[in-house]
Amino acid sequence: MRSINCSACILKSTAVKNLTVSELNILGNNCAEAVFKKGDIIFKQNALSSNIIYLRTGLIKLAIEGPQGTQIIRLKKAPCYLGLPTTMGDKINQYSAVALELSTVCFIDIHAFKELLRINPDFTYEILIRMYKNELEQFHRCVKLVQNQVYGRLAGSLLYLAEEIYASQEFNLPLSRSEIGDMIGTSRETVSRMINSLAQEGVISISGKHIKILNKSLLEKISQKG
Amino acid sequence: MRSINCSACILKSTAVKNLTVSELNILGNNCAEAVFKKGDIIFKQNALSSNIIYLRTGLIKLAIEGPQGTQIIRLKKAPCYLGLPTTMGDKINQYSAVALELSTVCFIDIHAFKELLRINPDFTYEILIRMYKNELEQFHRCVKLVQNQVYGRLAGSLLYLAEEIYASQEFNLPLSRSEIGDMIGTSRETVSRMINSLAQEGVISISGKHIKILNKSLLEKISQKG
DNA sequence: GTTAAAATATGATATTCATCACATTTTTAA
DNA sequence: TTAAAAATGTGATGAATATCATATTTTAAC
Repeated sequence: MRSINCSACILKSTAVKNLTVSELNILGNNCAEAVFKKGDIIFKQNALSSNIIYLRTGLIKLAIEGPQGTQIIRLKKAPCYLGLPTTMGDKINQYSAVALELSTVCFIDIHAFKELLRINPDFTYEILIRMYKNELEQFHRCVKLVQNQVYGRLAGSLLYLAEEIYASQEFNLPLSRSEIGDMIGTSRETVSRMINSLAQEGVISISGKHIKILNKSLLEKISQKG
Repeated sequence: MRSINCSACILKSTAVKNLTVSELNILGNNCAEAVFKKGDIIFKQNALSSNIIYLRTGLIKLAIEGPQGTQIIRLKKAPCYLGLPTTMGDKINQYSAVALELSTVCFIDIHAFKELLRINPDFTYEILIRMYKNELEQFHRCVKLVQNQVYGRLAGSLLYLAEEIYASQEFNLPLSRSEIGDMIGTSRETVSRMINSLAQEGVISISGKHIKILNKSLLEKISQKG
């Protein structure tokens, strides 16, 4: 594995900011960087893995093959770790990661990562806190998926993109209608219909992948009411 | 907080087994044990919390108030930690825990717990691994809930109870029809109908809360096919 | 043991949404 | 630039399941 200079990296994770110079050297000596274009598979479900994966720049989707096809379990935006759960608890990837835009990824050797966990409690604590927050977010996502109807789920996912991913009321959808369906558990036809329905109600305007939220409070109401 | 003797505890968590005698004393000096009867609330969503909660014996449900009423996000069987995600990342409980049978719980002061995380890497690593596994399990649960139809979800939850909770083909349901509905995202009427439907098909036999799985492989097929 | 309350069962009806079929538009590749 | 492939839009239909209504059974309280 090629050595890279993590000390000089200006896109360190919150956890890595706790590392000393020598610890950063351990990291840099066991780390490789790679760039992925939109659509590229970063790692694949059921493949063996021996790396922790850090998303340095970009946006990706995590997807699981379920009983009825693909389910997009979540989007992840840099900076964050992608492969923690898959590589630590289990050697086999339990899901796939696919780039939704040009993304930079660091592959960290799992033994080096474990060594850092062993020697730096602050680093470890940050990782733990991040995991806790993920678990909570996942609980809430799941509740919304199970309890809301499709119209509300769609509204919720558009709000999520606007708020969490793009921090803007206007953006280009990083997903096809079919992928949005895979994310909220419905068919591509229903996504089409409901996106156009939202546009007709004047809640959003849509043109191809370009979307603009016109009435955020109403969209929030739809997202909550179902 | 009363001091208890964690060294002598025969129901230690995998993580706690890594602690030294002096570390166990830190734990014991910052730990209180309590017993909860069936139906008792162990902690409540939106309440402030300053404890890590270890389920020593018993069975509980974790529930979130969603937009359309209560959602049971998961059952947890001793031995395990209940309060990790709620108390670490966030001071306010994001969900409630309710005893489904007589349960013993240890309340661990969060500062003592953090101190153990700081001083014992093996302890911390076990906690991390447990978190990773939880996240994966949660992903899979969520995919099944979103993709399967109610009949399959019900079959899945009955299998889960038989395999993971009771390790037996025959047991008493710890949940009412209505609670099962809250767990799989459907109405109590539909649960009633489908439980009886499974019984008519000869897949299970049911009498009140007492359930016996008669045709496990068919139940698994239903659980997978939806 | 009796009564009230809660849980469960079950039919009828309405709604949501998947699926199929096919048209149209957009993107990709040669 | 053109052809092929992929993505999207939209109507018709049917299946799954929520909801409402009401009866029955079980459990809890006094």
